[in-house]
Amino acid sequence: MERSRRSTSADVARRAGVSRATVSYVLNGRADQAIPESTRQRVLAAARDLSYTPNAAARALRAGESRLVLLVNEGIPLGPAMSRVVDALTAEVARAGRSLVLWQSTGPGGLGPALTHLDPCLTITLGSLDDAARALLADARIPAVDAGLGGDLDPADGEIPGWLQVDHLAGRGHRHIGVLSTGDRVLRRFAEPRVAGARRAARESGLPEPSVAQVPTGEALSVGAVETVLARWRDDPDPVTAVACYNDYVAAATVAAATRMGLAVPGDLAVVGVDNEQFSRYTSPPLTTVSLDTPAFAREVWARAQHVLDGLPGEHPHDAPRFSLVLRGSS
Amino acid sequence: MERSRRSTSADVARRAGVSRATVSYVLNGRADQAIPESTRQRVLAAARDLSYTPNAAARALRAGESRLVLLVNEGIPLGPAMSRVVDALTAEVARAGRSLVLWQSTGPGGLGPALTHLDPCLTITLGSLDDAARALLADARIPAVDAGLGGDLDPADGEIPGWLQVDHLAGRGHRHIGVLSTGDRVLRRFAEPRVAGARRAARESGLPEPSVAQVPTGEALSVGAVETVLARWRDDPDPVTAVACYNDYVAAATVAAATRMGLAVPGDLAVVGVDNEQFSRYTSPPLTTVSLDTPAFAREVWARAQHVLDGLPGEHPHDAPRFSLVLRGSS
DNA sequence: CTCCTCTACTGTCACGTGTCAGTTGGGAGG
DNA sequence: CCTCCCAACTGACACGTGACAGTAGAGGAG
Repeated sequence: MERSRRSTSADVARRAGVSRATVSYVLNGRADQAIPESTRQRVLAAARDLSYTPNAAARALRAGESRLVLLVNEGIPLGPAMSRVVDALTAEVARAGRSLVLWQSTGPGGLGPALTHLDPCLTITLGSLDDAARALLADARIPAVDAGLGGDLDPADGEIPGWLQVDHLAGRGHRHIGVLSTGDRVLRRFAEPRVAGARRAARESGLPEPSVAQVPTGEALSVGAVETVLARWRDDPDPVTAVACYNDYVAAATVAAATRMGLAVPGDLAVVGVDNEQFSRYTSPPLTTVSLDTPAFAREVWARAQHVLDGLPGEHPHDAPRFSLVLRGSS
Repeated sequence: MERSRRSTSADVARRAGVSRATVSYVLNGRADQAIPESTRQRVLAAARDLSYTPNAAARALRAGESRLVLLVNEGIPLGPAMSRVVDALTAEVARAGRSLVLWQSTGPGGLGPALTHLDPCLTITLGSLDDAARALLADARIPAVDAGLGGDLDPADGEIPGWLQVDHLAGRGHRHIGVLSTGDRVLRRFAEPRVAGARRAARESGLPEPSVAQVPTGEALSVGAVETVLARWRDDPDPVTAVACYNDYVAAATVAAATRMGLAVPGDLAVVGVDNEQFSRYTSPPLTTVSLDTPAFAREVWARAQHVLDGLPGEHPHDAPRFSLVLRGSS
């Protein structure tokens, strides 16, 4: 007794006593076909009885393209903050009658193999793709839309978090600001614009040039590494009194380092992060941070994506991602 | 000038001056077919020139099943810890010549629509599926493999983290232990076994029954909520001196609450988390936590999955997930 | 010359779907 | 009674692939 075969529209047709075409018309609700209610019900009942599910591959083949959107994340560790973006995008794409799935990989064996098992009608990239992956998508005629957080669309976008951090710190009276960026190769496209934004804010507020240092990110980030930088900044003739950090992880490590060094936060050293991660409310003091309006961001990305899917010419008008400062105890 | 069509194996055949069958044999490297080297090279060159990519949908249709594995995550917020599991599984699945993609959703509009756009040969579930989703997969004849962290395979698995936490605290001389669990509906399947594990460890160490309390998780978790519980436990005639927390987020909030109440950690109150999240090294003091051996876990899950894919009878021998205690400053 | 074998291919089918162009049967109008 | 029309359906094709069965032609043995 072998496991029963999955039922097809032919099975449904046979059971309802109609042709396969009629089944297709009923199940796809085609308004231009005259189907009497009695037949309609018979087909629907048959489909229900056999628990018919259309075959996605056959559908995609027939239609010439799938209704699948692939979110590609190469190398960016997916924290809760990014996870919120994924959730929001999933909802947005579902509303459009398509489905979003995420492919992510930190290791080798990139996008290529995945694309032989999957043909999305569109890809959305969180970070940017390397040239090999980009060529792959071009060959397969799959359009790629960049989420644009790195400022690939408008360089000004990427500067916003850094600008907000320093503008806020300047408003609090800080003069010499330290920027704790990351040396990570993959994250550079996010990190560099933020530093530029911080510099611009300092300039605009009439502050001296901020001091910039790099620490590792991800698992490699250690409190000790931050401590070394803070010690250097403290011993400066004009000591740093406030730090704008690359993200909340770096900010948390900075608070920990300051605490270990006997520096009070925010009294001796103010700290600002980016991402509004959940844990940022549980540090002591809780972190002031820069938060992305996730639903609005997802809507914006999807609007651009649909523009591409609909084959419309030109670029979709691009709204800058909306960031805001979340004021907590660390500044 | 319309955008050129994606090339098919027929295009390659035409360009190489052979039949489509020959192209298929060459590109799939079939050893049982005699193809002279000259022809082989001609076909490969043609494929390269046209940057041919096989159509995944057609392949899946012809093969009767895709080579796509769907990781389903309904409701569990995906932190860096889980993200590591995803990465490890992606690598494992890729090694087997298949591809893993993640579908996740917190909102409504469940798995159903996604399955009409996608037909995986297998699904792996992180949490468990609700009955509706389970029925959906059964109808579509898609096998589902549970990752098993919730103890769906062996109830003992789910108890391990709780057991490790309390066993460790007992070894440090703590007698009255508090268990800070979660009231979240979706997480119950993880939370309850952990509490059971904690109880068992207390029993085995000759400790009195632990005190158990629930706090919200996710965005709803606040330091204040934890503070309320800690105050109650402190005022107990036999005060709680150590807390086993549901995860590192709860543990971080507990450290923050204790700090706000003037309790020294670990002097007045020891705290242990679960998950070894990255931020756990940046709290003050850094968190003692329970860590999962992610690569081993991914290998185990994939071994069970392959057992199912190969259609082998019975159950794959199941290894318990390997957890270990990471000793830091909070206990 | 015939028969057989072996290499190097090719023609054709099937997978499950959506859709177009037909085709049937019955009723209304002349 | 014949014609026309329309509602209600059906037959057949195409999508791109993998694989089976089949075949043309060359070459060797008898």
